[in-house]
Order: sequence, then structure tokens, then C-alpha cells
Amino acid sequence: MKRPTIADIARRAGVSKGAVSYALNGQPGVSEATRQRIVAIAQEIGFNPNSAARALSGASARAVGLTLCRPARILSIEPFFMGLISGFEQELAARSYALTLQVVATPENETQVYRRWWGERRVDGVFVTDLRENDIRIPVLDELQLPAVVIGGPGDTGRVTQLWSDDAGAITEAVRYLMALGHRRIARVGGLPDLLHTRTRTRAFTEICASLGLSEAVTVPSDYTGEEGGRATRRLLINAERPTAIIYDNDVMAVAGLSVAQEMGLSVPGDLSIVAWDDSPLCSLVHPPLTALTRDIAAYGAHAARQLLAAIAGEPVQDVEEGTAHLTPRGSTAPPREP
Amino acid sequence: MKRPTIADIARRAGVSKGAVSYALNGQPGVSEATRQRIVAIAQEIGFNPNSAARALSGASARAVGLTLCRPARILSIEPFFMGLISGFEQELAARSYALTLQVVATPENETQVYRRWWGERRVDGVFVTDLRENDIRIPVLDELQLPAVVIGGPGDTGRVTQLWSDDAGAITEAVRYLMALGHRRIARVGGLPDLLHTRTRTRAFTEICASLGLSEAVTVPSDYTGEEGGRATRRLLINAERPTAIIYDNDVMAVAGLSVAQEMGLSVPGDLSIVAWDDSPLCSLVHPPLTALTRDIAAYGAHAARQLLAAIAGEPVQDVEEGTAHLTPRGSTAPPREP
DNA sequence: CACTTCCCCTGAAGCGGTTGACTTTGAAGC
DNA sequence: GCTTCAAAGTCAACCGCTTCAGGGGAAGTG
Repeated sequence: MKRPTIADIARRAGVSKGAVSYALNGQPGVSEATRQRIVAIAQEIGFNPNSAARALSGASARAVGLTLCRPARILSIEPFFMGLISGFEQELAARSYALTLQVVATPENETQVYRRWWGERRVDGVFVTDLRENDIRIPVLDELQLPAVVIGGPGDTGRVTQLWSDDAGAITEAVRYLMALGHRRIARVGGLPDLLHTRTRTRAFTEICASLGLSEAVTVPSDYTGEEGGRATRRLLINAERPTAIIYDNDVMAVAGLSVAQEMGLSVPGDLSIVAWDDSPLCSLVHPPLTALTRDIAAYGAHAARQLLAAIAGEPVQDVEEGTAHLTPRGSTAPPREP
Repeated sequence: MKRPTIADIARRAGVSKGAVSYALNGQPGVSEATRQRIVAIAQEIGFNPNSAARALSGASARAVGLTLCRPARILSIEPFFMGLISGFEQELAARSYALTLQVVATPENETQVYRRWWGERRVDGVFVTDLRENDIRIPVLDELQLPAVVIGGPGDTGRVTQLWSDDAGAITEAVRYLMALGHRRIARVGGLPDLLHTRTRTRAFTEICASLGLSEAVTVPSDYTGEEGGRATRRLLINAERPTAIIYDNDVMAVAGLSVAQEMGLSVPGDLSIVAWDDSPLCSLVHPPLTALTRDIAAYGAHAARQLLAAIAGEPVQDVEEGTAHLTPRGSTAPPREP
């Protein structure tokens, strides 16, 4: 089956290709009557503009890219990315932009993919996640002048727009809440230490705990996997002076931590309170349901997509701090049992 | 910064554009010496062929598509899709095919996306998941002659290749295992009833239970969400003659079921054994870890990608049944406690 | 030596849109 | 009645690559 082209439409409408192009793109240069006739014919024969031809003649590729640099076993279970992608799609689908996905092994590979996509003119812009200190991807994006939005800062991203959520505020709320419940020994199981938002959280956690007089507040680095989160929890709980509350940098580790506590015969929340960062359905799924720092990840993604589309359109875009995640108390937090 | 084109390479190499094209694509028509010179120059100036131009001149788009038709809150937590995507990428990245993703609301929308993608020549083929009975997407794919691979059958897909795993064998193994442990009242919480593989599983479950003399084997339909899985579990467990073992169609519902059992004061596996279908890290994360029907989803995805690429290349492809998922016993299954 | 054959390469058409230069038409303005 | 001008269209170039027809020269053949 032959795909219809604007030439087919032009023939049937008795006009030139140019007129069809103007009509379908809402450009001036054709009368309203002609435009309607052309649009009707296009509809009738099910015309869709060939994206390659469009992209070739200078217009945009109408596609944006996302590279994911996490091992498959983390990706599959980490709800964050799919939430983000759903959010992207809300905005992209509305303007019929496509989302191109690539899973890569290292940040170096990511820069290679950016270069290739740019060279191939395959995407008009990219989403960048998991920002690191002195991230090697930033200079590449700068060099290529590839529109981009960084999700998760704030950091030094030069020309590249960024979007982040107020992690410091969120962790402060969590610590204050746990303190109000009576906790004094609060620990945190952090995400990948290289990531900038992990550092932000660690710094904020240390600061707020110091300012509140919690001297023993400790962050154990981890990697977002359940296994590591579980191990880190076990290490924390075998201490004589074990924490009475643990904040986890993602929900997967929090669930793993809950499981470890139960396995060690500790009751949650009696012996240990647990707070998860990011409130996926996972948190309400386990028993007891986990108190979590809730933020609307899909909305976050949608916002990022709007920013990226604006950047692509050449509109001025500014760095944005999204709202603070708020605490959703559930069954996993309670006052610590008297010793 | 200007992107290099084959014309730039041709100029520097002192040959024609055509020669460059032949050289870079491994076509005959240039001498080995010239080819190497051209390839070296291309490397040096960081050349990547413009995908639009390539696609336009008849070659393929070097992209495949995947539509996901599940609500965001399921997608984000369901590990299956990300596992599948990781598997796709293994194959696609190796041949520098891009993966284009679109989240849609209904199967009708999926057919619209197929039509658009096809019309735009944006993809060379698509992955189709969640096959239904008399799936409306199949005739559209047929009509468009759009290469496709259906993941999850077997069903009536006409010209379209399909790939499925032996669900009947897997569920038989699970039921046999539970019987061997001494269970006689086995229930199942199923996935979306519309999906073909859910029906296959339901039929197989009913048959094997009947043939083994388990008269009360019942399947409760659900929708893969934790909430529904939990509700279904609760409904099963409030019966006087409650089941002593439940098989869940995905891991998310299994985890929710575990949580409900604990909330109701039942011990797992003492009072209730639980088997999850698909063994994501989630299953090892909870306490007790869940016995699961394990299959390598990434490998499944990789296989599907190979099939699709073959179909795109015009090679003959046949329907394939992947291996049977095997049972991975963990702490959530044990002989039922004596009544 | 003339002829064919083969290899290596050139030149140009064409994929399907977009876009700027240009033409035609009709109506307003003087 | 003549110029002027905007609106409505036409025309052709162009984006960067692929591919086909064909040309030139070297090698092989009788």
C-alpha cells in the first residue's frame, strides 16, 4: 500500500505541492476555502506527513531523546523512570512529538549517544537524568548546542536548563517529623553517592540533624537496589546503638529495609520507623504501608517536557525548582518504643 | 556548529558522494583502499549519517516502536515492561536501531499511533504487547503491512509473528509443586481478563486443577495493580474455606497479597503459601521472599527484538514459544499447617 | 590490435516535504 | 482608466542520502 504524499493531495485538489504544504501547516498563502478543501482531502486519504522528509527540509525531527544509564535490574523495578516517562508522554503526545529511548551502560556511552542522535538529526532535544558533579555530558551538550533539560539538580549545567525538586526541604520535613515523634537516632540510606541530588540530600540531612542536635545522624551510601538497601539496613541495625528511624533515598530500598527489619525480628514501626523517598504504589503495598515523601513524578516529567519543548522552540527557559515533596504518614512511622 | 555530510567527506577524499555512500555502507563499488580512506575521514570529522535523509531515500528509518497501553500507575511499578525494554535495547543498540516509545490510553489509540507512525515512516516495525482476543490492532497491522512482533500469545495474529512463553507449563509446575507440599485449596489471582495470556493461564489452571482432583480451584480476576490484588486476596481469605495457597499473575499483586495476609494476622507461609508470576527483584525484597515463576524477561525482549529485526529485513520468521518459566522456591511456600 | 569484461568510480535523479522568489488576479485608490 | 498592492498560488531549489545508468581505463581474450 502506497503512502499518500502531498503530491497526491495536490493533484486531487488541483493545486501545487506548495499550496498543500501551506494549507496543512496553517501558514498564510492560501485562502480559507482552499485550506479547508485540502485538509478535507488529507483527512479522507489518511495523510500523514513523512517525518523524514520534514526533518530533512530543515524542520525539526519532532522527537526527543532519553538515555537511561542504570543496570537493567534497577530499571525494571525502580518506579521513578516509568513515572517520569509517563509524564513526558502527556506533553509529547499532545504535540505529537515522539520519545526515543536508549538504555546505556555508562555516562560516556550517553555522550556518544547524544553525538550520534545529534549527527543523525534524530532528536531535537534530550532529557538528562542522574546529574553528577562535573558531569561529562554537560560540555558535550554545550558543544553540540543540543537543547536539553536536566532533571535533578541543582548543579553547574551552564547553558543547559535544569529542573529539580527541593530535596533539602523534603528531608528537613522528614527529620523534623521523626524528631517530633521522639526519635533521636535517625539514619539515612542514600542513593548512588555520585549523583548530585544524593549529595544535596546528604548535605541537607547532615545539616538539619546537626542544627537539631542529632549528633549521630549518619548516611550510609547505597545504590538504589533492594539488595544493597537491605545490606545497608542490616549493617545499621546490628549496632548496639541502632537507629530508631531510617530514611531511604528510594522506595525500593525502603521496602528492602522493612523486610530486613522483619527478618531480624524487629517490629516496624515499634522498633524501627521507616520513611521512603518517592511514594510509588509500592509503598502502600507492603505491610505496614510506608510513610513516604510524596511528589508527583508524572507532573515533574510533564513539566520537564514542557521546558524541553520550549527550549527547542527557542523560547527562553529558566531553571525551575519544583515544589517540595510532602510527607505522607502511613503505618511505618511511630514514636520509638521506650528503651 | 555545522553537521558534516557525505558531501564534506567526498570533497576531502576527492571522490564523489556516491563513492562515499558505497564506502560507508559496505557496498561494492569502491576499492578497499578508497573505502578505508573514506572511513578514516568520516571517523575523523565525526560523521553520522542524517537519519532523515537516509529514511527519505528509501532506506529504513532504523527505528522501531513500542506502544504501552496501561495506566501510568501500573506502568511505573510493573517491572515487566522495563525488563522487556532493556531486552529490546540489547539487540537494537547493537545495530543502532532506535526505540520509539508511546504511552497510550486505549487499544484504539494504539492503532492510531501505528497508522501515524507508518504514515510518517517513523518506524520500520513495532512491538505489540498485551494481545487480546480478536485484537483490533492485528487487522490494522495487516492492512498497513507494518512489520510487527506480538509478545504474548498464542493467538490468532494472522500474518504477524508472535512470541510467547509456555504459560500452561509454568502454571502446571506451580500447581504440582503446591500439591506436593500438601495444598488442596489453591486459588489464583489473575491479571486483566481481556488479555489472551491471562485466558491461557486461566484455562490451564482450571484444567490442571481439575485433572488433579482439586475441585475448588478458583481464579479471581484482577488487573495487575497492587490495590486490586490486595482486595482480591482479602476476598479469598475471608472465606471459611479459605485457600492455603494463592498463585498471583504478577509480582506486584503477590506482594500486595502478602501484605494483606500479614495484615489479617495470617503467617506466610504457615497459613498461606504465595507464588508470584514473574520474578522481579521485588520478590526477593519482601519478607518472606516470594516463591516465583522465573523467566528471563530481558532475554525474552531480546529475542523479540531479533524476530522483529528479521521481519523488517524481510527474512522469514516463525512463531516461537519461549521456554517455560521455572519455579524458584523461596520462603513464601511451605506445607500447609495442619488444621 | 580490436574487442569484451570487469572494476572503480562519477553524475544525476529522486525520496517528500519546506520555503523563498515570483506570477497572476482582483480590488482599492487616485 | 491607470497604477498599486495584497492575497493566493505556482515554481523550483534544496535538505542529505541512496542508487542506477553509464563512463573510463586496465586487464584479459582471440
